[in-house]
Amino acid sequence: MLPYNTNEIARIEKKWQGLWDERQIFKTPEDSRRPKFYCLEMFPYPSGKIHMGHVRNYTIADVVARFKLMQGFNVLHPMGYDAFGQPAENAAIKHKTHPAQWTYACIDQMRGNLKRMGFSYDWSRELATCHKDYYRWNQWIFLKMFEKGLAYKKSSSVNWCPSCETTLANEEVIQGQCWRCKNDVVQKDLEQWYLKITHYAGALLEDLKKLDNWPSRVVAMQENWIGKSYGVEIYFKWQKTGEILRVFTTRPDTIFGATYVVLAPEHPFVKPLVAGTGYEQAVMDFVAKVGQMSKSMRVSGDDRKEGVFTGQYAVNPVNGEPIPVWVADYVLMEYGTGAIMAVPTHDQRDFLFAKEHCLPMRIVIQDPVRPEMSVEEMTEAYEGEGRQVRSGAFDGLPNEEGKKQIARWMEAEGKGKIAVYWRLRDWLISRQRYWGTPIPMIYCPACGVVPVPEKDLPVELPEDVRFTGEGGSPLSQSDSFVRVACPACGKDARRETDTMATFFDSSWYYLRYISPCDDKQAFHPGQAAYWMPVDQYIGGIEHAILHLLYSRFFTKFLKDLGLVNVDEPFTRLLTQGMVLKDGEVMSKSKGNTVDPDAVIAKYGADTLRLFILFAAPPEDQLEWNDNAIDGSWKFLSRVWNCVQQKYRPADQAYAYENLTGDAKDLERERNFVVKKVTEDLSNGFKFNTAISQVMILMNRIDKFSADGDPLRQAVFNQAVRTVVLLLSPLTPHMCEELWQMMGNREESVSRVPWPGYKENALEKDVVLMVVQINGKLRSKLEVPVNIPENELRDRVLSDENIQRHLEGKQVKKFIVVPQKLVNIVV
RNA sequence: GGGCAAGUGGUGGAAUGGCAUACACGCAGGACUUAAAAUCCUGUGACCGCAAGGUCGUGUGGGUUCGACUCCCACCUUGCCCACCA
Repeated sequence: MLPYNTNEIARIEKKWQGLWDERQIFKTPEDSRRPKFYCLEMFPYPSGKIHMGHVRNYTIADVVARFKLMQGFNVLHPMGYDAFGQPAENAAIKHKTHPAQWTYACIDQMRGNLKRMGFSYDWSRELATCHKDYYRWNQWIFLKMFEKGLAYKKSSSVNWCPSCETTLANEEVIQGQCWRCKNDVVQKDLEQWYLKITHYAGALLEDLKKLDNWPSRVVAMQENWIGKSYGVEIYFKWQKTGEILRVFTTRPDTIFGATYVVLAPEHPFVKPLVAGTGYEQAVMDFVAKVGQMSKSMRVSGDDRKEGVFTGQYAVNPVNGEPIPVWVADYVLMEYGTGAIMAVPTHDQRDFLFAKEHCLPMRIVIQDPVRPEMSVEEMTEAYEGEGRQVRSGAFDGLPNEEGKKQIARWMEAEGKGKIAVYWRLRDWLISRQRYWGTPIPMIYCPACGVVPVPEKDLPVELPEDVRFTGEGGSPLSQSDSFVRVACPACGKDARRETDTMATFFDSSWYYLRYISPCDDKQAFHPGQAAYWMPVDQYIGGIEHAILHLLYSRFFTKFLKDLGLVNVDEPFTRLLTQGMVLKDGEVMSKSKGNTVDPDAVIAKYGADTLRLFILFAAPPEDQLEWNDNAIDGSWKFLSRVWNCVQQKYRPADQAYAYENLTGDAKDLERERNFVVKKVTEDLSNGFKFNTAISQVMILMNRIDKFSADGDPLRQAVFNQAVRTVVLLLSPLTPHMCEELWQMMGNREESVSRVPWPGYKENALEKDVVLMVVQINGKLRSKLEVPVNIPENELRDRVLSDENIQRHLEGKQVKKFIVVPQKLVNIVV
């Protein structure tokens, strides 16, 4: 007999990984009449070895894919690499090599790691975003966006890392510092390429309602991110010139309490407003000071708000009152109109600022709990509901009603206009780095900005580039790249040297898997119509906003082009939890990582897969435990040994009804477990409870002996076969080997249909009834399933324990829950 | 400040209105062994009791119900995400 030990495991896993490749078991047919199932996991950045987070993510997805395959679906389960990005370039600088070389070496290593885990990918669809056959379609999509006015160039204040010499996305700035080099990030005015994601803000928000199979918190995060605010744009007038200053507020009900106005330091009105006045020096000094601050420093937690008076006044359109105009750091140019009306009594930020600078306050919403409260008594702004006071004709209205009426009145009187503002900003995609998709644009002194014609795609990354980490983007230093003839006039022109943010690449890769070799188009619309949307998407919560929002944006854009026919790319989303060790997230910097390779070397991929699925529900955090993984291995050993020792050919047919005793119990348990495991895998992927069910069945099998009886052996065999089939999506290598050992002829256990169960084989003859008195457990009785109620009552009341507890008491109620429980109320 | 999630044995976790702690880890005892490992068996929420059995017990306090880990209200704690968004 072969033991389930390190050597044997290695032999089996290698053997089946080889056979799966050789027989192309997981190659997805081009077309099929079967229902489709697109199972996708977030593709990795190829940094080298896979880590436990990858293992967990991809194991979960693999079980789903294999389960659906056995259920008869035509499954698409691809894998690729999100291969552009800064780490490759930094590695190139450090090791004096080329980013491509480093990246492809990492990909090779990663692919090897993934194969060792036994994942059921269709490897013929593998893709890497850094390959020109992929990124040319990035360029094509970009050109389409440019054509539709959705890709545009604008000058704006951006995050800039002086050390990495590139712009950064907001999410790459951690507490004012560059995520990679930890140097302070500064704001810089630059002309950059943007994608007009805000064009789809409404649809992106509205269609969140369709995503009822997404985790609610991801939906909530996207909602917050898109941030739709209803309010009023109010027209204040400069007292001096009569010019209009637009101010946005969501609280028009507080307009009568506005006691000053604040402009963002970057507001274009600031400079002309103070020019030549006695306030110019102080105001411009303040503007300069704020300009020096990094964005995250400026919004950092504390309540201190700084600002200066401009010496100017603006007129409140509702009461003609001139109120002072300030410039302060707590007002941001990027949101609203970059100017606010300040109502210190009903906005905490304004309250703090007003206290600090001794500005006037006026209560206009009465706190129903403290109606007499005066401005002097206020210790914080009152932001709750109440009735309008000191609000002219609107006095006495509940403020929610006041909001509506004041807004309508202002619009009618031309004092403002009802407006919607979004938090969502357009997406800055320019990066001043080499290792990304070149933005396919040309600057001609005569013709201006000219797109590269489609026929000239791809704009390839030049090879003749040195990586020194100095002097800006390597692309701008490549003469052969930069110098180009203008496609319009043919004269000397210059290429755009910025590359695209890598989130562009990952915003549509799920479509490229559908026809990965197509060299005529980004993807085949007909095949996309079959495969889209992705039925199950699995990945980390860290992508809840960025990648998942960008992908939704791209899908909507591609639908508008008529290339896809779905509004949303991902029907179901599962965000798997983190892998922890000693209560902390595994990370290299903390030094608490566990290398999947080392675990595979000792226990094999099957044990690792089983443990990671068993230790916690997929959405929850998973605490790594070196002892517990031993338990997973022991369980697989038991299954392995059981087949080898006790499985004997026996083909006798039988029916559940005709079985007796423990054989009948085993067959019933088998049917029950099939039902439960199928449900657990279908509804919410409860792998942990599915596994515990198989363990229960296995415990029963271990206690059962065929005693040389062919019928009993047949029942036993059926139970063992069921265990192997139910486990096969989870621990595929061992199950393939056992399936073969048991004499089955299929070329792979993954081609065997998922086991079914019979309802009648779940029925019991007797049930255990729990007997409670006043809700407290007092006794248990075994009774026939269909016992009449009066007979049950007699049996219960004659029970010794029950009689003792009922002594001297009156039975008021007798509640029966069929086949479960009796509760006697006394 | 806002949003979301979660609080159950020594540990990971199970139970979504009906036996709280399934399944597993750990621990203890036993069998096998010269011994150990492996394997197998038994036990394992707390307290009282020789036992039968009883009392308490799912973050805290209330409520609904014949019956609450589960539903409702309030609070506490932890985790994650967002945040001068006007």
